[in-house]
Amino acid sequence: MRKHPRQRRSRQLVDSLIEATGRALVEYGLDHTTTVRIAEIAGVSVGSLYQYFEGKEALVEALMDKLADDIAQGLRRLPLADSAGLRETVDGAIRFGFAVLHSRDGLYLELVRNWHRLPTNRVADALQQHFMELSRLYFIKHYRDYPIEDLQVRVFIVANSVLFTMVRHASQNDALLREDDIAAGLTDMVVGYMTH
Amino acid sequence: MRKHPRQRRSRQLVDSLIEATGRALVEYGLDHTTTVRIAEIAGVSVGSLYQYFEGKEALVEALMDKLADDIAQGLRRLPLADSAGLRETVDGAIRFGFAVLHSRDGLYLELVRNWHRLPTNRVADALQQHFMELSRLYFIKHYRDYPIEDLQVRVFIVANSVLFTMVRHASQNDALLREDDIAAGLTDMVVGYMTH
DNA sequence: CTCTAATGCGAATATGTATTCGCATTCAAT
DNA sequence: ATTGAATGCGAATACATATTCGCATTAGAG
Repeated sequence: MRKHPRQRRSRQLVDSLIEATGRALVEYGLDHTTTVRIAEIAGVSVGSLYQYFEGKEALVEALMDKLADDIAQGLRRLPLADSAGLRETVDGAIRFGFAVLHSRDGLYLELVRNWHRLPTNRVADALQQHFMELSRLYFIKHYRDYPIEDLQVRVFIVANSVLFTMVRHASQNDALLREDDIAAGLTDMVVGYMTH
Repeated sequence: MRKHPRQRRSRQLVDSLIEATGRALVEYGLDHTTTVRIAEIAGVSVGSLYQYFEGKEALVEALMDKLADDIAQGLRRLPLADSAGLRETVDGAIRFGFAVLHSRDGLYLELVRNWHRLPTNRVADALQQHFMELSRLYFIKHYRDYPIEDLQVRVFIVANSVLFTMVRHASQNDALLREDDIAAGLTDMVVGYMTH
């Protein structure tokens, strides 16, 4: 951030800009989201925007930092692998994933679609780590000496498979394939792969 | 296409523009690929470019049509599910997939990354259909009355899981996870899911 | 209340990209 | 060889977006 907001009004302004960034992304898509539009939506002058942010990229980064917290919080509320069975855990995680993708008017959808040109590493690593830890605990409890290096590969495959299959499905309007069926299929696939 | 090339030189020009589009995508990425740059790379004036193409989008579409043919041809050469076992077939397809993603200096990688703002439907449908037909034949041969609606869900899940896991892996430089391991893991996951 | 640093503003400017158009050149039919 | 259509050119123009800067306003410390 270029300059730190000191007074209350400027902190409010910074918040409203980040909020507006999310709305712009939903309304115009990443490509047609501009600093001017963000400022407009926030009801703020562009000049003020540049007082606190380098540009669009910085705003999106700030937004993603906030969202990362939301996600982390949501993850912590999911059923753990030892309280429920593995299948219930996976099922819960996938339903949570779909819910997130549909929340915020598709904001998350737009962000994941554009993952490769956004600072997604922090979020992706956090997710990866969360599921890694989850799996590690589960397998230590159930199989004692599960090969750990292999687990990294499995978590990578599962996380990306689930996430992008969900995004692809949520991105196409035609409802030939029902979301519930996709969710169930993904659960089957993941549970099968993680236990055999 | 705005106008059809009639003489030999103009057909050559159109080809070189499409060729140049691929090179621009590799060198600059979709975002920084411009009509002017494409013309430059092709060694052609921008004016000539606009004689035959509406703009960048049309060029990319023309490029993808060409590539779709290449892919289709490659797919036909893959081992079929009845000549080899299912595992060999899947393994072959995944290796083919990785090979494609690494070919052409990463052109395909860039295209898949930007799937959501490119005319990918035609290609995606073709792929989907190919694997659908492949699976259908396989299961009719082996299980006679396999539920067909369910198969659509499975093919959708498998195709997207494999493709995007490959792309994600190929997109990150750090070689913590080896490609062979990813390929093997994907094969395990897919074979398990398709047969249970 | 006073005063200064902080904040807010938005027209003006800079930059990058798309797209056109009048003129020059080349092709190929006759 | 002649000629009209096709092709090729790229400076000029239009447009979208980023970014700045001098001036006006306000917060809040004293």
